[in-house]
Amino acid sequence: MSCSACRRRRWRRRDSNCNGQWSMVSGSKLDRRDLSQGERVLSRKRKRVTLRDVARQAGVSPTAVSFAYNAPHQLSQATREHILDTAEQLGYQPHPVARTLATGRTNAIGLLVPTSLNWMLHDPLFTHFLGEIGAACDREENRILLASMYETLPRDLRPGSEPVAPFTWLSSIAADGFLMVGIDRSHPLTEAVQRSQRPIVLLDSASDLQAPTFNIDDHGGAYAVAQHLLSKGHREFAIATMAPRLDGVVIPSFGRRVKGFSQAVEEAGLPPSAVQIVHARGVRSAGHQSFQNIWTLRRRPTAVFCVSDVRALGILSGARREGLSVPDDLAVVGFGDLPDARESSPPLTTVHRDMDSQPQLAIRTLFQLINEQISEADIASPHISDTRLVVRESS
Amino acid sequence: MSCSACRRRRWRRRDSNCNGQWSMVSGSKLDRRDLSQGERVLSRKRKRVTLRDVARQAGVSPTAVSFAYNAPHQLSQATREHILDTAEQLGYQPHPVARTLATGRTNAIGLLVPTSLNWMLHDPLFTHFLGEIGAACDREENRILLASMYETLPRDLRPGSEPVAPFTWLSSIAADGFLMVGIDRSHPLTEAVQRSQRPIVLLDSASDLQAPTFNIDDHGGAYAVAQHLLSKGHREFAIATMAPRLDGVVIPSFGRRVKGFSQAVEEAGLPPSAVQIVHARGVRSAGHQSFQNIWTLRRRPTAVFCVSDVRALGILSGARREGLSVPDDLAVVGFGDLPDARESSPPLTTVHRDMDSQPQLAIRTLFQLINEQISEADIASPHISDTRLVVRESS
DNA sequence: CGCGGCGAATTAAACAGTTTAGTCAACGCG
DNA sequence: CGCGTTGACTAAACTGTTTAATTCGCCGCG
Repeated sequence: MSCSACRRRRWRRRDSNCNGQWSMVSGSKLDRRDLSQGERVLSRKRKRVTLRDVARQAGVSPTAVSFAYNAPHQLSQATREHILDTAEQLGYQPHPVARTLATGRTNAIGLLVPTSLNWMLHDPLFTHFLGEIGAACDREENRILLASMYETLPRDLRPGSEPVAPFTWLSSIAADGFLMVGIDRSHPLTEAVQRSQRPIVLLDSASDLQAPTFNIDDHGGAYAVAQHLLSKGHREFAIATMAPRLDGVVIPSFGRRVKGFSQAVEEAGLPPSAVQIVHARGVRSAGHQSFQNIWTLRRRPTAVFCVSDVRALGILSGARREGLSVPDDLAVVGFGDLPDARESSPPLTTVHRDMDSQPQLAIRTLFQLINEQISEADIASPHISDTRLVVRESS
Repeated sequence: MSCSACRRRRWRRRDSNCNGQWSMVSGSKLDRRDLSQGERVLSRKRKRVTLRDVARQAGVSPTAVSFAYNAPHQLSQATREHILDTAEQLGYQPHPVARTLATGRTNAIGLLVPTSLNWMLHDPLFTHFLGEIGAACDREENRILLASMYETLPRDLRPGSEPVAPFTWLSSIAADGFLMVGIDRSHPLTEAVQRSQRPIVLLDSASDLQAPTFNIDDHGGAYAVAQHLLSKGHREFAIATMAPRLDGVVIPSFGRRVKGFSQAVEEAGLPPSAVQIVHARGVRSAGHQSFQNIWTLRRRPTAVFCVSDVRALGILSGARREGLSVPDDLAVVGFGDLPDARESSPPLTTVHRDMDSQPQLAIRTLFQLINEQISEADIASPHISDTRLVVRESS
């Protein structure tokens, strides 16, 4: 039973009569994986080499193999090296998922976007965020699990295939915490994610959700745009934004910008009809379309405010293609102050926001929550950073 | 023992004397989680509600709960609904990792990049790829696990902190397959990933690796650029590329472009010194720096070939800032034909590549491999798509 | 000489699901 | 009445790791 022979020369590959010492806990039935059968299985289905295989081969316990990697000081130098050699020789690769299950850490943060991945990844602001988040993950040796919440939208909001149940969806996202960008309370997943018991941080999202929130002053920025345009004498406006529910998603920051702009116009004593809202789908591609939509309005506006710079740049290029002069024929203002806004012709008037600090703060907070360095209670009210109108030549 | 009383009215919450029917297999010792203690645990550490908890509460076996979600037809309508109700009421969330361990599927593909995530995510070509990959993942209901291979580089290649062992690194990436972009054989992780037994597809990478490869004709494209510039009378060239090993990473496609260009110049009978190679770190930020480096060369070139469009656009803007005229003072040619290349001033001469089809093909192949619809043997030689010189006003 | 402590390795219990091979009762049919 | 089938559900094994608790021999010390 104790097999002391093996014990003494345990460096050598254990011979058959000693087999099964590390067989399954149950012990009652033959371990399916003893060496003779093992090879047949291997040839049949390319079975994975497990930690147990290494242990058996090296003549030590599974724990020892685990220690060899995760707690080297628990083992004598010789044993450790012998185990590592054996593992190398067998081509052992630890199973990431099994490890995660045991440790409770995935080393990944879930980056959740409300639209399709495709949509979001064509937005330069988002990819910039992604870069900042990537930098933080580089430092923390974490990965980004990029997941779209789009699939869970009901049919009437999202034309296309059947919705995935939030339940099912969530059960396939293995992450230690979530960073949600552009999220609204109306999204069916919002609640589900909140119930998942994992830390959440919100970026550019609704301000009334129960989680640390990092927003910018959308309302104030848009308000300033309207004031600026009004002071230039404009009285007929258009706002270019994304299709409200056609894309199935409400992006709260866009909504706040529309509100801020409208409010300023209203407070100036103009009728609501002075602001016409124009929708267009898509991100980059929306430019030309948006321009057409604006230019064919019955009451033609003299100025257009875009909820994002990409849209504004698209409209600039649309206007150029039509041979129009900006700002004489149409003033164009964006939001965000992308690097490209400075370089466009004419340079774009826009609302400056600090593109770096918000995502940096958000991701840092998320890691702190995950590492339990802080608790959600420590993060008081929503963090809202300032915006500032930058007047350039397009207005 | 059999507790037939419970059996008959099993819809009701089981009372205490029936407890333990579903207790742990061992049976010998009291299950830590029976209800009385369970609540204490809950308050202490916010214990997760497991499938077993639901089973106990609903008075069914764990299997039944699993069936309720994954194999509804195995259960009667009534039982199923009762289980789902109980689960809802308990706030049960399936554990993604446990599920993954049991099923062997993560529903995520690993997108591996050689540089830091930050670096890659500031490259518009890469984010475009990411968009295409995202679209495919949207369709397949998969996630993207974005992981940097940078951390595993040895100290001498990557200044900074200690390298992570490939072994350790890989053991924290839970993905069903890998899409690797810009990978060279010299990277320490390349081999490790290949040994991981999971499907791999390469994009814009080295052409001599054992995996389905999707590249473009970098050599031919660069060759054509040189021919074009030579035909315009240029005799002194610079190539702007990334710092070769300073960033710690070799990007094979850049290398092929440098080679292609140099070869054409050489074949035209010019000395090797006619081509000066200029390095700059960074992506977007590299533009101005690159321009300075070129303009201060002792033998000042009359034309510069950039291994990517971002660099070329940066040089254009650098030149503009210095009040120089392109192409009169300096001809600039890029590679890639980004959308922005058309819109720049002056519009950029560049090598056109189909930005969509390569990543689409690659990701589709990867999913086919993962789903075992094809085997690696089915993919013959590297897939190389054409490139084509597009002459605009910058040359 | 007995005992505490330590180093090295092991045991057994998690982690939280899925899946295969059953059990058991009811039912139809010859 | 016996037999095979079906439907509903369960037992037990299985996924591959980590980790708390334990054992065992050995050394130094009072």
